[in-house]
Amino acid sequence: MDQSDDLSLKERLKECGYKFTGQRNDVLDVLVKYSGRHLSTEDIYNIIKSKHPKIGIATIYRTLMVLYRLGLVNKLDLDDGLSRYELVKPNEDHQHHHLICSNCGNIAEVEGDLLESLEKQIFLKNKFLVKDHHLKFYGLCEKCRQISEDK
Amino acid sequence: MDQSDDLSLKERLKECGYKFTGQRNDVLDVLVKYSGRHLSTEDIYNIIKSKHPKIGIATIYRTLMVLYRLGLVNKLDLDDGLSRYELVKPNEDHQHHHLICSNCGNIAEVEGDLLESLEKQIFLKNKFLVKDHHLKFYGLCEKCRQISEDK
DNA sequence: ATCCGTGCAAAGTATTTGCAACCTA
DNA sequence: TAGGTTGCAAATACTTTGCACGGAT
Repeated sequence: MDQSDDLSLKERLKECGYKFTGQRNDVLDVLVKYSGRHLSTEDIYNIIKSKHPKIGIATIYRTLMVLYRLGLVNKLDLDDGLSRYELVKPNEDHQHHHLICSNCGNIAEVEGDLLESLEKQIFLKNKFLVKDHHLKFYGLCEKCRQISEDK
Repeated sequence: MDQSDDLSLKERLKECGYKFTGQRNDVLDVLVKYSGRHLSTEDIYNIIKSKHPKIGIATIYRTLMVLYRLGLVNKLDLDDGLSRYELVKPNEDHQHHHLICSNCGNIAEVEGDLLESLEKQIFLKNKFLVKDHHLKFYGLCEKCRQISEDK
């Protein structure tokens, strides 16, 4: 990991009255290293455990909660019974959307908001002020679509 | 409950090799009676239990899974650790969207798809064929917005 | 030195499963 | 009658919590 991440984590933690610890650093490291992936708590636990066998999974849960509160990670819920996490990209105001392949389980990302006009409509029609949204698309990725067409 | 529902449930079950039972009927009854609400498994269990104290919660879980497989109910995941269910409306091809108030927890529904052009874009850009989507909006409902503005 | 953070085990919560008795077709 | 369905309890799976020890500031 590079020092700027290190420093910003330390600072962000301090700002909010949290302490900087090796374990918190390790969790962020893993998320940086595997960015683009969507790791579950246990994935992260196992990766760190291979280097630091003494770490407990409760620490991972607690750390991810801290990082989430600091706005450093997003939580992704695929309705498969466990939570997955990913780094928040710099300058990301709204969460991006996810393309989940029903066949192979791969998760891709779509940039862009694309929901602004929809949210305006909702405000006018439903009097509901949208602050955030979660949008997941289920379907077939290119690879799986080709395979299913070949049959 | 009216007889047409009764008959269609019986038929739908038979079509797929399931048997028609009082318990399955009860679960659908509750969903019809409370349509517009988004009940958790335990909510449904408690409602039925007040009339039929012998019913077990495992039956509710199993029945909801059957109704889901038959396409009679939607599953709604609010990331609060439990699943909620609602009747599928007749002629509903895509699930509607949900407006979830972060303050009072109320869940409203938005009709309409409104994502077709977005899904076309995704197909062209990402080569991902969308089959379904889940869209949740978080924000403030009219009531809670007025209260927070008054402060 | 203070107090937060950690590891461990136990507890909690939602859901699933094994099984004998039961009921539908 | 045959085989799916039910209620019960035990088992699972993921997550949270209590507590004494350890580490950061």
